[in-house]
Amino acid sequence: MERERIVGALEALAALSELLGENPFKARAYANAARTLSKASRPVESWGEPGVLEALPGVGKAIAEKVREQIATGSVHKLEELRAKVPPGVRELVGVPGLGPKKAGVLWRQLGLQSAGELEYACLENRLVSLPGFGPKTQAKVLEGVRLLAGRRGKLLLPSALAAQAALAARVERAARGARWLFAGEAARLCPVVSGLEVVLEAGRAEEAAAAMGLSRAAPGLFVGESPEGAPLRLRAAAAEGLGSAAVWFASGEPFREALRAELARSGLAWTEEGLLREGRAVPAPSEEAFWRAAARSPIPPECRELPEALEADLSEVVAEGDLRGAFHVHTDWSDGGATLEEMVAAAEALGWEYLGLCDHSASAVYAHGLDPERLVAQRAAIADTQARHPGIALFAGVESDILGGGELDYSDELLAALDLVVASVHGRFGLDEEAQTTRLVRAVSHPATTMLGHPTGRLLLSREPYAYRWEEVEEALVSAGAAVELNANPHRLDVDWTRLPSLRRRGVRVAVNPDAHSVAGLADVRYGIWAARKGLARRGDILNTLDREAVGAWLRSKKARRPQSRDGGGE
DNA sequence: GCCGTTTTCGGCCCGACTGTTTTCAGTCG
Repeated sequence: MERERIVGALEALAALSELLGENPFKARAYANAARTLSKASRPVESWGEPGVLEALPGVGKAIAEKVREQIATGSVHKLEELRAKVPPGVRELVGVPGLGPKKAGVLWRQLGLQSAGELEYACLENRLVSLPGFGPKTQAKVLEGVRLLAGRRGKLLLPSALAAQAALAARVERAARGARWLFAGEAARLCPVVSGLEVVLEAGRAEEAAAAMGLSRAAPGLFVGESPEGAPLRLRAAAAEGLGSAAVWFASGEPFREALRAELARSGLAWTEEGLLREGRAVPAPSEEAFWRAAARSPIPPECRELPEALEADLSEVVAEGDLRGAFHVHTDWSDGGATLEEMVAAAEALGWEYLGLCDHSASAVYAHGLDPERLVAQRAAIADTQARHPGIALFAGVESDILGGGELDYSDELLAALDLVVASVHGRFGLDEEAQTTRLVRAVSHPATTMLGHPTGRLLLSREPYAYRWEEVEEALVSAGAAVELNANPHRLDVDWTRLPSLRRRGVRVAVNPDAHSVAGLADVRYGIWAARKGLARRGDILNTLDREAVGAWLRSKKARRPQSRDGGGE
């Protein structure tokens, strides 16, 4: 948390400096330092020691002092100074897709706009078109961006939602004064995006607790408000003897809930949000355990309560956190990672992993210091050296190859063939039409060197939509090529989406839960991927990195040895 | 604001794309 606060302060310094039109290189220096610190391997606790910060690239005397000031006092004087010059609403203008600090600054200074709401209105009044550097297309794009932003308001990514939920627990506990309560809603079932926090609380104390928390009554038994993080907050009152039933009801996805309701009805139990009834008489379910006993079922964990199939599935086969034996797709400071090869390998070993796939960016990803052919070869030698020092973990030398505009990979076939694995990913040309994008992805997946397709939709949760292409054709290509698909576990991505997992499973496409880590801490992101995989009821056998070291090595070799299919698209 | 066996000053990740211009600025990855 402390690291996030420090990085956030530097990012704010960068954004405000740019908005205020200060030296753009100064703003970039703040942004560079923020990126360095977000990925730095040294723990935040050591940052106070003399010289530690200054040793990091992009961090000099001035920024190091600001960071130490933030650690010591909780704020940075310079940042407060800049904040005082910019109205709070103006900062959200920079967050509008299509608006950068320059254009946002023009809108603020020339039109006096101070919020996204005012911006929307100005677009509707056609007031942007006459500004220098603006025109009808920019105005239309900005209007679209504002509406996109409005759709995101109050939504949280899972890590923020879980932090918010933890903070909420303390508030509810105080307000409940001994009454029992349980979490429900999307955060309880670990949804990638959470549009509200929810608790159910014993009805006898609900009114009082809601008042203590500053919530207002929206309907009988429902109190609403907003969390400090800006997410909607719902408190539901439930009869004490039905608290468990209500918690299961409100923490289940609708398709699952309907299927369970129908199943219970067949056995003579009427299940509603009010509780459980048999022949008109209440069946007590004060806890979730009691509910599942009454339902004559083993408990189904909240994150698995999405698909109706969860009712028939053997949940002991569904992949769980402890099942991962290793991971692919990890970055180092050879490209845009913050940790050295040695540090990443040691960290993976410390997690108990049996193997690690090293996949830095390829040459076309210039902004990420992608590896040109010479450096890729040099890195393979460095990986071999590291392997010699770490016999306890198998290292796979790979690359995250950009998928070029026409679906080509980024290196010669000879160079690609010499690698243990290739994650093929799109990092640009998002705007191709559906036809071209589909062809491009099918071609990349069909390349014999492609081991797996990285973050297949390209979405960034709450900030960028998936690019347009026909998924079915790409899935078909994955099947034909025997390639795997990534479930990118970065909580901003969680891509492929869990709703695709049942179909991938049916078609025998292996899924790799990949951290896409750019730092030592990023390795732990695999847990978000596992939670998403559990929503899609992926079994251990569906997930490539539940295989042990020997089996995964054999799988990678067999993929490499596979003859290209006799279909077009096998590369140049 | 950072950084340096080209430099303690004068550069600063680099290229594609887009919409605005009539040669380029802003944004994005």
